[in-house]
Amino acid sequence: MDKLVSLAKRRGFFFPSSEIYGGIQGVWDYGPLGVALRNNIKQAWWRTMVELRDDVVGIDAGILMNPKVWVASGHVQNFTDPLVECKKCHQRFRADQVSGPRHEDDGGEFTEAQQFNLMFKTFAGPMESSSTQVYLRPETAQGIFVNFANILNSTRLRPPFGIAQVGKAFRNEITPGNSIFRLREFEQMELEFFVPPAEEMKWLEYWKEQRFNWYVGLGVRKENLRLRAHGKDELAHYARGAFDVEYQFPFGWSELEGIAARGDYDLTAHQHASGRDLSYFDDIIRERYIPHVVEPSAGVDRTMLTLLIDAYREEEVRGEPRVVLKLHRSVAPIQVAILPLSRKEPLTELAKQVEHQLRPHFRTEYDDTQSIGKRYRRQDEIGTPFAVTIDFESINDRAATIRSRDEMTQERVPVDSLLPALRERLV
RNA sequence: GCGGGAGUAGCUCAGUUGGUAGAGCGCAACGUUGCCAACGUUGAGGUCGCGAGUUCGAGACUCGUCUCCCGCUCCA
Repeated sequence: MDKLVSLAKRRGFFFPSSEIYGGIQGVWDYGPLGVALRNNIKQAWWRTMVELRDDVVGIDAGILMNPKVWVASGHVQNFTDPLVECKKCHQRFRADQVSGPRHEDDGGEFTEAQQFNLMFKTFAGPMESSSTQVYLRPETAQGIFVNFANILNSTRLRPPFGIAQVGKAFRNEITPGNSIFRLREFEQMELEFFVPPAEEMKWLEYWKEQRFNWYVGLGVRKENLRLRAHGKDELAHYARGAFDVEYQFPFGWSELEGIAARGDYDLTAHQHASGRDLSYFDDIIRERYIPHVVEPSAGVDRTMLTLLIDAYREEEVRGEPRVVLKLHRSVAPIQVAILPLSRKEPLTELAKQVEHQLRPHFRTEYDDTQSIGKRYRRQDEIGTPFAVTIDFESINDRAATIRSRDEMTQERVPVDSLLPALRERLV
């Protein structure tokens, strides 16, 4: 983990936020390679969840919402944890889960319960008063629920169908940490899938498999992933079933994504609070119902951390160690590095032509500094799957070498065939 | 928030009983080399996390504070 965080900073994946002022807890800034990786992750998610499906559409709701949303959703009330602390052993407990004022094991006393509200507050408008107070959204899901009727009315979608959203959310976590694992500002990729009540469990099964396989498809090793069913005591009171996709992080198995069957809890709550009818008349079964919801909720930052950790290897090449990120070709920040063997003029000219030719089609980088071996190491370290090397022969035979990070092979390809050859390897 | 550990160059670290900051790697330029972290020369880069205090003098000592890591708790 330390090695990865160090590499992330050294190569520009992520940095502590506002670091020159000492940073701020629970917020990280993403550098050139980091933002590329994140964009690729979000794009991969959007492609799978929205573009390749005819039953899901996307939205992009505001981070600020009418505060009544958070009253109706239960966040104002339930996102507040009354915590007490044992004065003797300094452990913390939820006040509502502790029976008496004494800590059974060591006879210690508890402190007074303190309120921990996990929602960030700010003010909409210049006046700071209770009437102008608003919240930064602690999840993106509510932006979908409050737009349910709008989507129903503006599209021809009918249950089962889904609404997807990618966006920032904010939680005043008690303890952020593990680099970008638990953040106060983070980005979610959420789908709310609305189904007829009788189909809820069927779709829960469907989505948990689909989501697990998504990570496998991004190259995450299967043995480091698992699906864990929530026990009855873990389930939120409205939830009818839930699974976590978990990853084996260096600090233990932890949640990467939650897939929950939320019943009609959210739409019913908003129907009551807003007075708007959020039910749907199903012409096929001739019944009116409030759709039930299955929600796969993933984190961009956690996916990024997972991909980096899972891709990190220390290998040996001809007796020398190399650090290599075996990032999947679809998300690698750089897909093809173009490397002239020398900085001599005829070589660089051809290399620049090649780069110019490839750049519109792939994420490329041109590098002619220092030795070729060092440049291979450099690209290995940031996860670049392919390098195109232009050598002295290239001037005469107009061919270049494609070097593969994973197979450590070199293949001679005519310059004019580089595009289809790389396309074959990258798509 | 509580308990424990830590913070010196971009990274990894050294810095003696308090005496005015160094190394390796990396980065840049030039030369040499030319397929897996080559070599030489030169160079850039440090508010020693921040703020007070003690002292003739603080990177070292004291206090406060911020951030990071581990645990409690929470979750995407």
